[in-house]
Amino acid sequence: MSSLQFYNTRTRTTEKFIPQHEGAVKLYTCGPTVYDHLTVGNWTAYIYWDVLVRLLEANNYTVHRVMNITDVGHLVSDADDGEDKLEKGARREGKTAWDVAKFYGDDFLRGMERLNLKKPEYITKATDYIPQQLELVHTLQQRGYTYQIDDGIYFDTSKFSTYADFAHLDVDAQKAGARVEFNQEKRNASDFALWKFTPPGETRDMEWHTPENLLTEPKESRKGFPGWHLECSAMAMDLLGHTLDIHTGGIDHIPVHHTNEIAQSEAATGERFSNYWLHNNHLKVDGTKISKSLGNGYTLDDLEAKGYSPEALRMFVLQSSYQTEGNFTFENLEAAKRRLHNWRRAAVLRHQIHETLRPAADTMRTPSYAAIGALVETLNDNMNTPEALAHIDKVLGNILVASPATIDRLALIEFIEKIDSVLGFNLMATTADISDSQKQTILERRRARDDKDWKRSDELRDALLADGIQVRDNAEASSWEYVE
RNA sequence: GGCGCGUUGGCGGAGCGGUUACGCAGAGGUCUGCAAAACCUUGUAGGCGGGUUCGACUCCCGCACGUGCCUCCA
Repeated sequence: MSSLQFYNTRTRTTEKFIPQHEGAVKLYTCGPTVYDHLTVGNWTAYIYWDVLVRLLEANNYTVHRVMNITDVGHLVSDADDGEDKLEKGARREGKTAWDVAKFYGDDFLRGMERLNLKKPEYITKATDYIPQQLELVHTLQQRGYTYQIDDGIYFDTSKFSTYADFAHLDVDAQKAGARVEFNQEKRNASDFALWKFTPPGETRDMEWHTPENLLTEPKESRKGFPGWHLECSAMAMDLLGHTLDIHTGGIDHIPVHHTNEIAQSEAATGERFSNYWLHNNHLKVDGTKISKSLGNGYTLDDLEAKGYSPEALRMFVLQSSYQTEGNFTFENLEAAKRRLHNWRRAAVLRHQIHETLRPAADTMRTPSYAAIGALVETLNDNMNTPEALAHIDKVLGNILVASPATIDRLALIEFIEKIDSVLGFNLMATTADISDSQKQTILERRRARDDKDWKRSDELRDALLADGIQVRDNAEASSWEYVE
């Protein structure tokens, strides 16, 4: 089997994948901030990383995966200014931040199930890891990377000499061209908050006691909350150790969030935070970016209301590479839906061809062992899902036009199961066999046709159609498929 | 201003220095009691200008345009 390789953002090259420990992978995926419904843009990322997990498992790795749920501390600005998204969402809905986090967190988990996303070994909430985050701040303080100013405890990026390397940042030039004024108390524009203090006179829904040993000027005891970047490092290292094999996330996080994760993690441990970094590109909608203000952030419910299943969205997403900037339109989603329908037409043939003994020679099998194996081979090249889909099109296309006698039913099932396990399309479950009585109806209709009783034949066809089953005829036989 | 990405046929979207990507849509045809579907055939794409090469969509340089992040957002 050809070996697995990925484009690694850290080295900006495509590299053979070698985990630290043979047979196991430590994987961290940046999860959502749960202050609103997720959009197709968010889901796109999780669909790709779901295929990544499936691909690793197909290569016989055990995947130890952490995905966080950000339920505190993500401010509306990456510059550590502005409101906490959760608190803002709470005000919008007249609830507490805790209620908002619970509601949209649960909504996210339901969405994962709808999309058939494999559940990570650990799904962690930032608010459950406050002690670990404070401990990390303490370690960084001990090592001399922190300083305290009026509104919080900050990481001094000038103390971390390789800060700019990951994103190829030009820190000085950024400072000169910054469009937004930064907190003048900060020592460097790129410094970021590890722990923010609740503003004087305010009470947040989510706030914690700041340990006295973290305060350099211990006056009154202060409440506070973690900076957004801190949680990922704290949870990843707490559950998976100092060094991850793979860290995934959106391309937008390279310059700030991931750069800061690396800085605070490596400053604390002196070890590399992650060997491989994989980044998904963003999805555009109708050629422009997704933004709440444009109202083009479609949710799963929006798609279902228009008749598009989660599997159709998955097909749409996987039609382009995870590194490609995709363009979501309903026209394209419709194309994906039809492609999926063709696969399902092939999948239901397994119920309609006769059991045959599996031939001994590979050349007699349709699909062949080689065709089944090629699926994972294709994906192993930097998770090339478009190529994998093209391969499936060819194999299933041949099945659709093959004479039933030449199809190896067990091989077909094996192929469909392989598609399901690696790409998560749920083909087996969505193309279950029809009932005995429905089969009986098809036989009756066949007899009516042989008698040229067209009226009876059409009645039975309509009856089947009412069950969502479309029959079609040729000279010798009738076959069925599901109506989409 | 900084960092980054892209420009492929109607739409989406890959690989590849010389051979059909693939899907959807379109056109023509076959089959058919009807309907639907299916099946067959079909399109000869690669921003512009240079360069390297026997040969470039595929490598290099320049230009144009578009676009993303640095503010919501994966």
